[in-house]
Amino acid sequence: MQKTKLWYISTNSLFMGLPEKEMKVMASIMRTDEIKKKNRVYTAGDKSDKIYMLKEGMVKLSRLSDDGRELTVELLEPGDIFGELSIAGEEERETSAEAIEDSMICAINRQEFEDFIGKNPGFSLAITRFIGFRLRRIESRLENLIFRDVRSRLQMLFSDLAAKYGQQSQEGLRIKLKLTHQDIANLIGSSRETVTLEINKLKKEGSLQVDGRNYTLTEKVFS
Amino acid sequence: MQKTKLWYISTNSLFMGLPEKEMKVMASIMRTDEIKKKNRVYTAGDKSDKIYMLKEGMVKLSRLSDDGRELTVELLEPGDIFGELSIAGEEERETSAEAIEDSMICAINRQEFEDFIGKNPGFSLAITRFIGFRLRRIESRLENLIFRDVRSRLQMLFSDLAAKYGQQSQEGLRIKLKLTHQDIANLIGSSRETVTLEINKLKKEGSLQVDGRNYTLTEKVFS
DNA sequence: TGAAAGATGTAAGGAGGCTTACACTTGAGA
DNA sequence: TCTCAAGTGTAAGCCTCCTTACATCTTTCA
Repeated sequence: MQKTKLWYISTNSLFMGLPEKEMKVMASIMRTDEIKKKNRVYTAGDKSDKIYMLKEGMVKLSRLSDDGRELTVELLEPGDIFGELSIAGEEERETSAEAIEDSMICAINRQEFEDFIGKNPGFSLAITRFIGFRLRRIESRLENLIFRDVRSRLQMLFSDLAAKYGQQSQEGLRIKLKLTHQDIANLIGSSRETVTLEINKLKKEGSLQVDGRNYTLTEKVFS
Repeated sequence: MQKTKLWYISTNSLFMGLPEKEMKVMASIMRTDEIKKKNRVYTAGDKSDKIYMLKEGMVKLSRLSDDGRELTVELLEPGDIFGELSIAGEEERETSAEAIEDSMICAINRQEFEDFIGKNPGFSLAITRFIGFRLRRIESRLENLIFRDVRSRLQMLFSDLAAKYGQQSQEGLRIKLKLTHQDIANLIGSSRETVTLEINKLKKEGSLQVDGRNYTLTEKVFS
C-alpha cells in the first residue's frame, strides 16, 4: 500500500506535537515527486526556493570542487528534511542533492513553509532545533578534519554510521548501507586509495568485517 | 553614557520587526554581565542552558583538541548572538567562549528564550535564519579545508575578515583587528610557522601590507 | 551471458605542511 | 623604563597522505 503524505508527516519527529488539522494543512502544501537513482533534486547554483522531505529512498547532499572532487555533506534517510537553508537566506543552492536510490520526495514552497512556521510557533522551534543539530554535526566534522588523521576519521565515520544505520548481528554491529571506498573517501575528506588501505588495516586488526559492500564493526574500538 | 539593553535590542537585526512591547519583554529577561579579557563565558563541558548576546568587546568561540591545539569557530562582534545551540538540543557546551577584549554580555535563560520564541513567530524565523547562516558558513569552511591549501585558505580568511572588519584606506582595505599568527593558524587549521611563511610570501608579492599587527589588503587577489 | 564499466588492491614517488629548534624582535606590564 | 613573556623569522627533517599507475576483481545491463 502506498503510504500517504499525512502518514509521513504524522510519524516524523519534526511535526510531532502539531494538531492534526495543521498536519493536514502541511500535507496539502506538499507536492510529491519521484526521483530516479543518480538524478538530482537540485544542483549547486539552482534557485533556492523549496524545502524537501525525503519519503522513500536515499539522497546524498554534496559539494563539488572546481576540479571535480566531491565532499559529501550528508546522507539522508526517509523522514529527513533537506534544502531547508532556503529559509535561511540562501538564494542559490550551495550544495547538490542527488538520489542514490530510487526515491520519493515531497516539495514545499519556501513562502508557504514560512507562512506555516509563522502560524505554528512550536513547529518553528522544531525547525530551529533541526538546523541546530546539523550545525553541531558539521562543526564536529570540521574539528575532526583538523585534529585527526585519516584512520581516526574513518573509525569515527563507522561509529557514526553504525549509530544511524547499525543493526545488531552475530558478529557485531552491521551497517545497513552500501558504500564504495570512493563514497567513504568523500565523507571523510580523503582519497579512495588511502581509504582502501586503512579499511584493510582495520580488517587485518579484526575490528572490521567486510563482505561484499557490507561493513560490520566487531570491536568497540568504535566508541 | 551607558547604552541600555533596550538600545542593543532595538538596533539588533535579529529583533527587527518585533513590537516595542516585546523588545521590552526581551530586555527584562536579559541579565547583563561583565567579562574581562582572557576570561571565559563558558567552557566546553559546561551545562548548556543560556543564550548570550555580546554587547561590547569581542568574544572568540573555539574547540580544543585533547593535546591542546585550538580551532577557532567564530569571532564575535557586538550584537552577535552566541550559545544559541542550547536551544538545539545541546546538553553540554561543545565549544568554549572566551573574551578576547574586555566585554559586556547579556545572558538569557534557555527556557525563557524558548517561551519568547513561542510567542513571537516572526522572531523564531529570524533565529532559524541566524543559525542557518552559521551553518552555511561552517559548511563552506569545511569545504575549503578539504579542497584548498594553506595559501588559499589564508587568502580567503583575509577577504572574509576584510568584508566584516575592513575599512577603506589609502593603501587598500585595512582590517581593524589585531591577530597574531597563532590566531590566524587557529582560524584556518594550520600551524603558526606555516602561517608566518605564507604571510611573508603575500607581503613580498605585494598583495598584503602589514604594520605592527594590522593587515591591509592591497590587491584584489582577495575576491 | 558477455562486454564494458565500476570498484578494489597495491606500490612507488613526491609534495605539502607539520614538528622541532633556536635566534631575534616586539610589546605589555611591573 | 626595564624586564620578561609573547610573538615572529627561518630552516632542516620528516611524516602523512595524495598522485599516478596498473592489475585484478565485481557488478551492471545490453
